[in-house]
Amino acid sequence: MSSIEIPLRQPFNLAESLASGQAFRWRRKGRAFTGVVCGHLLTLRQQGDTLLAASPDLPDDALAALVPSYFRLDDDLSAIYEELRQDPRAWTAIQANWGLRLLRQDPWEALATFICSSASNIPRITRNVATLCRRYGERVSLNGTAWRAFPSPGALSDAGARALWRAGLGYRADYLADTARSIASGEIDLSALRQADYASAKKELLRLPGVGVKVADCALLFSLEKLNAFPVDRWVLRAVQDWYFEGGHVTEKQIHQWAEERFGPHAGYAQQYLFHQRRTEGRGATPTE
DNA sequence: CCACGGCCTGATTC
DNA sequence: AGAATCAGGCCGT
Repeated sequence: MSSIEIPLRQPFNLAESLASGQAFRWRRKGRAFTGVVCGHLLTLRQQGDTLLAASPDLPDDALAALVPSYFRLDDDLSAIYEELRQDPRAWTAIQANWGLRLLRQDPWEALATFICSSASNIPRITRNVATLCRRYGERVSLNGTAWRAFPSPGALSDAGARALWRAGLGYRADYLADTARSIASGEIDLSALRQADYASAKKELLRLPGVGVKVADCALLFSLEKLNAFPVDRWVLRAVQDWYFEGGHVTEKQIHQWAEERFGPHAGYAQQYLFHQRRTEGRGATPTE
């Protein structure tokens, strides 16, 4: 068991970041959060400008590398705030959710969970993912509660579509099983997409069943280093319509074009703040309708 | 390129 | 109460 203290020199809000709909496996007990990151059990707690991290199986140095990477502490969030500040709506959302970080997740876990997310809701997604881990994930810790890692592509591929269906995934079971098989067979190398540019990485992901534009953008933003990705889900669609287009009709394609021009290389951060703002405060700033 | 309907499921609404 | 509706979409037409 190792534990470390990480000094926080930038805006950082642990609870906001872990509950912002990017990851679905964190469990809160008081002020502490426990979850599994890249196969390692972690417990985290924020005390002001210090992040306390503990892990039963990682040495100190590995823990000191993993946690800052997961929370993207290498991103200069203050500088990104300054960029986005010129947009009043984005700035409002930032102020209301100060310290919310994008997470750097495992690519397979991010892709798989967002395949599970389609036309679903957070409680159900959380439950589905928990079931998958319980049934097909490798045991992570020996003491106390039996935590499980997110199942590998091979494990879900071997399980098969019928079993995933019985795990409660509904029609997403076929998509997930087929995509797991493609990844397990090496047909597509997710890690390699980290180095690829946004357009070609997205094109690769779109070949996979169950992966459309929105799911691909989530995987690109939350795990594949594409901070310009701007996932458009129902919440973001409504937020952009109401806050930037006076409630008028806008297609998803138009939004992507618009986001690129308006927010540039860090559009993904803008998206995350607008998304979270919309979810937590409703339409808020729109008086009419 | 855009619009539309179907799709597992479960919670909420009318 | 039982039928719509909606939920962090994708896919085929």
